[in-house]
Amino acid sequence: MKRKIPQSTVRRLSHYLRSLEGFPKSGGTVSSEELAAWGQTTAAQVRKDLSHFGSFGKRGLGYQAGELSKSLRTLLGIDRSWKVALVGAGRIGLALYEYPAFRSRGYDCVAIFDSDPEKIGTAWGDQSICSLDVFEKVMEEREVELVILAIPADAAQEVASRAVEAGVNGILNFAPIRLNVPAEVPVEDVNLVIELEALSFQITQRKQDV
Amino acid sequence: MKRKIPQSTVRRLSHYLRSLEGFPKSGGTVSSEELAAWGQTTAAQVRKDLSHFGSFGKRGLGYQAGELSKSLRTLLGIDRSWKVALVGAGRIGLALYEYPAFRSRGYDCVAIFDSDPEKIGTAWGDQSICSLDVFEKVMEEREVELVILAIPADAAQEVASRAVEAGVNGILNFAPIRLNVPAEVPVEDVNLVIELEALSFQITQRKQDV
DNA sequence: CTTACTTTGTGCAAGTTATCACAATGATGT
DNA sequence: ACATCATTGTGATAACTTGCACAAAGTAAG
Repeated sequence: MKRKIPQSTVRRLSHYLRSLEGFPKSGGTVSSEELAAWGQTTAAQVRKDLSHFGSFGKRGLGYQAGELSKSLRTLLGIDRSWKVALVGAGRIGLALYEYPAFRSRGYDCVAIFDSDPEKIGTAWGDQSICSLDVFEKVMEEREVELVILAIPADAAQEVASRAVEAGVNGILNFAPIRLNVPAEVPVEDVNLVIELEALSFQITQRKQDV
Repeated sequence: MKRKIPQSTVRRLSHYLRSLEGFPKSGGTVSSEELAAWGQTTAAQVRKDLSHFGSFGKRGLGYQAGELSKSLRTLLGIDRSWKVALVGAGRIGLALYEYPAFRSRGYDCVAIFDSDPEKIGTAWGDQSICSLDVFEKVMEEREVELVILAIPADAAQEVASRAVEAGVNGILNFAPIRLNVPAEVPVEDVNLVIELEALSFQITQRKQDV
């Protein structure tokens, strides 16, 4: 029940939750063993991860699937909805906007921004694309909590700074740049190139070892 | 110069490379200090990361920017091009296909697959979309080395297995599922939901601590 | 040539995360 | 009620990663 949770634990919590949601009878129980098998980790790891937050299981029995799901959702902070703004109405932005898990997990896109005058005013679904000129105004009016940056690297830092200034709580950054923001604003990076390079690195190294 | 490189080191190598590429005069030298500042890490970490692979700098001087770039590219295995197949011609697939860094880094998309009969035969750029029925045949003919899975979770495992069977070297997986593949085939996962949940977790925890 | 200065490469210490092993606890059957 | 079995929660231990401090090696100037 201590503070300071490893990032890797948080990631695994998400996995556990997804496993549980795919679990047949949500009235049944699951063991740490089962959870581990699904999440490609060990039973001890599962128990340790959960033990950071309290005691969710029954000894001799396991975990109540439905209850554990609920607890995990609370822990992860998704027992509520989050107001999200999408910055960048390009292809990545569109893919995200249409991503089904987005909405189903309670991430509610309440604004879309772009700098391209051609796009401003046009609509995606029920959202009309806004100019970055009204960024601060819209952010405040719609009480945006999370910002997703799906824009080129050279524009990302500026928008990030403006978002922080506007009081954003967290940033999901797709731009290939390390953002400079105050420590109290969490940033998660998604960087396609890094993932591909990690792959080619592993393949290359492996070949050399043989 | 030892084996067994931490994943985190590999990620940082990518960052260093990107920093160097944005570096003005590629004839000049950079210090570990500068590299660290750009990559949001420490000078010691930079030197340690590089020292896993040999000695690239000159004491008292620093690193030759151009040379270090080249070395990093070799280390990461991107001093060559990779033949990539994209599975899933949905919006995520399209975003990836059009992602500029994709091609510029030597990842060459040589095939696109989808299961939707409507899409099969239509073309994106110079690539005509193939049916999964001819997956094995096309994989072999075009000597695909990497597969990008941009398909729903319920189809991902099957395609992954077929890709492994077809001799793929690595998999970049966008499906929200932990793939079961032999240890010698590296898999990198990109999971949007996990990133968002990591954000809401951190925000939620932070609030509670106060 | 010598001294002063800079910056790398690295052994060791500190900190972090994962694994192990087992006592604690509850369920079940007789 | 008791013995047996299953499975959690956790302290101790091991493995891994980062940070520190400094010798080694090179540059530059007098």
